[in-house]
Amino acid sequence: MRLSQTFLPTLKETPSEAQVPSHRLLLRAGMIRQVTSGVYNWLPLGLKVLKKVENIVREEMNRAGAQEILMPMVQPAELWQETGRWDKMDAELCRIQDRHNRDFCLGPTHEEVVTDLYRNNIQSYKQLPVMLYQIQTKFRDEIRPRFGLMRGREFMMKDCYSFDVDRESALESYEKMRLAYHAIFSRLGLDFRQVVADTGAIGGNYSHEFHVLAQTGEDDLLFDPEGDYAVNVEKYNEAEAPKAKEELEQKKGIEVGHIFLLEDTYSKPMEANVVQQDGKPTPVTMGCYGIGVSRVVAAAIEQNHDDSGIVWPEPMAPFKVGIVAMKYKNDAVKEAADNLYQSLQAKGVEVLLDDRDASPGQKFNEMDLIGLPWQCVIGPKGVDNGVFEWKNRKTGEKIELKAGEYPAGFLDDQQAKVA
RNA sequence: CGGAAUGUAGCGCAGUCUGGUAGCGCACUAUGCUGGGGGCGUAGGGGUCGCAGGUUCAAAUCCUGUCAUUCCGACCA
Repeated sequence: MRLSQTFLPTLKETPSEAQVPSHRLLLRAGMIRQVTSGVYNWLPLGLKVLKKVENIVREEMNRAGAQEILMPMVQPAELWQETGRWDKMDAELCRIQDRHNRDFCLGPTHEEVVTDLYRNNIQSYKQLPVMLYQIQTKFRDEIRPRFGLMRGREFMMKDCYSFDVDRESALESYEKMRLAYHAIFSRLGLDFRQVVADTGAIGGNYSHEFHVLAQTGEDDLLFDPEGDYAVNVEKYNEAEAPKAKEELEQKKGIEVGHIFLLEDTYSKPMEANVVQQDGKPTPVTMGCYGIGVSRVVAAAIEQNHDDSGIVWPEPMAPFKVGIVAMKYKNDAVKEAADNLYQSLQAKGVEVLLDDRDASPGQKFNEMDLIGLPWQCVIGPKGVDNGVFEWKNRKTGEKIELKAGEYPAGFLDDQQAKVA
């Protein structure tokens, strides 16, 4: 993509409403803009990152055997009345009426709708297990939206639901999802922890949270530096823990995923049954598995930034490399930059070319701000000597290479893509 | 919902206390220079001062109400 033709409104100064690094940098790097409290526009650069996360989530869900569907944002009150949540939930549930004064809500989650889908279409144990997921916009009228994408009212979520004949089988589905979550957050390049969690309002009795570690996290996590034990402080129980609180390490985390074994919490009141081998119907055993996709974007920034801007983990970066063309008006520079741009594109490398007539300082600062993993500086001096300067955004290391040469490892994952 | 703060140009802010008809930096437009860390000059454009009512000869400024945004708390996948 050519920067001169890209809608990328960067900000030199920080808007006063932004208090945390991710919010500040998402705004400054021209990735999002607020529409109203807790509701945001996604601009081209931000949307590219969101899609990267979505795609990794999608691939791992599919690999785990889940099937993608898409459910509506608008849901009828009747379904919510069946589970009692229409009355149980407070103003967080955004209620609306249609022209006939029928009650609806904007979906904050989809247990009711998916359970309804299940019961109308699946009857027998022979049809199970089934795992269905979607990546879709949710709306929760949070008491206090804050910190940009960290706690928005409208946000992007991956929600998956499993249906099994019994608890034993459901635990197998749960385990598949748990492993898929590890694969997802590992692939995204994030430092994360799985912790034993509270089940909260959703119900059920088996649950794990996935947290991205960052100083600005809202949750306190305790974990055993020498073992696997990890728990949310809220859930910590001296009796169940292998070690005393003082021996555990405490860090802040941002909750980006949560998995629950629901059992029959929803299937029972909604009469979503499965006919067993003996011919008798029993409530289907369910699980639900969420990932705050848009929150992952914010969490990644909270974990990966410096004074100059964002430092994207490569799997999430909107582009792999940015070409900083110094004095693009210079014919030799233009030719060299265009050649590199085209040859990288031909190799399947996602590349952003700064072909604007802007000062060097502006180009360098903005490139650092948007945080692409690699920068390649092409200037009159370098061109005269036949070299480009490559910079690694994360380490800051710079290396001069001839045209046609790339930093070690730069194309490693690309070969596979092209082949 | 309780507590607090802030609304003046796209962004960051001054001006409000002490009323006199709106200003600075960045950004933007034109143009010239510059060219390795948000560069310099010249000439420009842009604001019902959140909104409504009130006081006054006169309101960004004082009073009342209201809306919005943000922060702390409680709540929460």
